[in-house]
Amino acid sequence: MAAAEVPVPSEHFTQIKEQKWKPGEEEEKEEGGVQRMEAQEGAVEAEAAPCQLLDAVGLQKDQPELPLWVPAESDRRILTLQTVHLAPQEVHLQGLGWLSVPHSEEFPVMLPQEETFLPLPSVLWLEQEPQPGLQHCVTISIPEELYQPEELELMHFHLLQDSVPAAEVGQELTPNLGESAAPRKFEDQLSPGGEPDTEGEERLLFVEMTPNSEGKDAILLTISHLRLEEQQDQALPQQSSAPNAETTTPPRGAKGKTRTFQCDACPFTSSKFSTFTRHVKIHSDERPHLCHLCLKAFRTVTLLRNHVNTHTGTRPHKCGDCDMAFVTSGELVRHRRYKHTHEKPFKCSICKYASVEASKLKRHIRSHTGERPFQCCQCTYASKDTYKLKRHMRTHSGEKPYECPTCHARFTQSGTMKIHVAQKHGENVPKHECPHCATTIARKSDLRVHLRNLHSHSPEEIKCRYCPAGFHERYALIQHQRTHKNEKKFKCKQCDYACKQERCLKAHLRTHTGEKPFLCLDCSKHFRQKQLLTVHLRKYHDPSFVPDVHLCLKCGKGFSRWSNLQRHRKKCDSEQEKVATSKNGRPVQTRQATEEGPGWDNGMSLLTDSGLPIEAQCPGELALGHHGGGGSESAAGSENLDEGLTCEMIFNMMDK
DNA sequence: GCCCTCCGCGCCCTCTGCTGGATCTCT
DNA sequence: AAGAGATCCAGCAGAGGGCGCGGAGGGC
Repeated sequence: MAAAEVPVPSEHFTQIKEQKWKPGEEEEKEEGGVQRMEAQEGAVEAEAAPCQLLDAVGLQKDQPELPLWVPAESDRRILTLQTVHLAPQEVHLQGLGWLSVPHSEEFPVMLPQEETFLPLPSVLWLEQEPQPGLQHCVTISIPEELYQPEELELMHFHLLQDSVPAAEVGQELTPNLGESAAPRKFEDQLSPGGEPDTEGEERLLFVEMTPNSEGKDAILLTISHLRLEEQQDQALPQQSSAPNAETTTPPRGAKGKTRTFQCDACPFTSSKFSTFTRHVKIHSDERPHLCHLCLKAFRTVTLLRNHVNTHTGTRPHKCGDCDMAFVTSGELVRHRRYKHTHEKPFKCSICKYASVEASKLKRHIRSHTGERPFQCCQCTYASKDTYKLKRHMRTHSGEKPYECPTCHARFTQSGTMKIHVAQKHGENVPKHECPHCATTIARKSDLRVHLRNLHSHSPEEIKCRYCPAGFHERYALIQHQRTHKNEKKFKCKQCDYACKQERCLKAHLRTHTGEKPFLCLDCSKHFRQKQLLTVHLRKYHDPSFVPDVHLCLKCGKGFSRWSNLQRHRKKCDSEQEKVATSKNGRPVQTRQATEEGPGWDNGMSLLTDSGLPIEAQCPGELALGHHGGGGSESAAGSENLDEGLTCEMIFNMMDK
């Protein structure tokens, strides 16, 4: 970088701004072929008095050795200049204009690294001495990364002075360089003799001086193209010279043509000089209008005013149809489109989508193209817009910014919390009713799952488990299968046994196979059913077990089973209905027999038919009698069951 | 120089829908 | 007790609406 190569002459310079530009950042900073080079602070710190504005900038226009720089199309640059001070005794002035400063330790020169001496326009000397013993000059920092040596050899600046702000075409350019407070401009032709370097085109050099924050004069040099077009009634701006500089020749062939000002940094063109110069500013960092509240700087007063309104809450543009008000009229127009007129000028060419804003259409188009420009740095997820990526990043950070005000549960998304609040803490929570059945489901999305699982049409017929019926909808199948609920739908193929539960059939089938997979480890007795083993363990191997006894209140005889007691009662006292029983030794009222069954207690009432407690019998020889109250299935199954109990009876007992 | 309008970017929000784990119910 | 299925629930992403705000250019 050229500026960095300048041997810092120390105290004689106020400041030379280094270029911030880095090769790796070129593409980032380049927009429309423009490379901005920002001044960097602190290259050389000022020691002298505050820099004065240029009083004159002169340049010898026709030095034969002056190189002519013909920038390529992509070589549009903005150069940053800075006035510097030199003690006059250190420099042998060679008059105004380009000064070929010999490379020495004492003088600032800018040489390419190839050590080839180039008469670079590195220093522009000012004619007047602002202070005795102090000479002003302008250094031009041209980094060699941007300008190849061969290009530099062709460089030629033909500097003119133009102090007329926003000079209109044809206006007399009057030098006025004495004031330092306001920014000043210099318009210059670059081509030697003011001739267009290419047909119908001239290069313009704009130099703008603005006091920077340190009170020093930052000068922005902009090289632009001027395109000449035929126009008869438009006069050319007359070239005027700097106070002490030679007058340049007006561009040949310019007379009678209208000028279209074309920005070299972007495709912008304008026939109006003031518009053009205003445009040129967008390529600079000039922001003279400071917000007094936040010190943010703006290019224009209007922008500043709008900004200040955001501080003060001033919203001058009020909607006539609602209470909304906005800082700018544009916001109001947009608001009205969204809320009132529903005008949507931006229409998707692929679908019927239309939007109020172009950016929304652009975002929408991504849903067609699948473009996902916003890549997560921690996973493969990529988003179509920045907000989704930001929201996605919470899945990595674990952040849950939304808190339920009632139970303080936290959520990653506001919508999730909203549903939570509505359904957990809300009143009259709306339920979603299935249109095909009576089911109501809290969430719509779950209703959709319900519809998909139960009410979607299946192309293949789903067969009933119990009969040949078939259905194309699962819900109909389930409803149908429920009609089989009280049927003994599980039938043994080897006998007449039938039961309601499949597991009962499985247990029953062991009576055919003889399989007894459940072993008592204490007495090595095998059982066909796990439940029977459990009962066995409780009765014979649990010392704390006390069996229930069904007592005949008439004679006091005890029975282990309800059915035996019933049989006994008929014999004992046909007229007496009351039967007492004792549970765990305490006399209790036995349950009344019903049509469905005898009303078993949780524990089995285990007494032998003789009335002896089961403890009196040998384990493994327990002969449980037929239980007559278990329904008709027991009649078929009892003869095959272990110890005479139906498996359903046992399951029921265990379940209790 | 200022106003007006348009534009673009960013941010936040809502609605929507899918997914999978947890829980409940039924068998 | 256990499995299967239904429902509940939170997480997460897609899509789009609405607004804030600064920038840029035309017109006066």
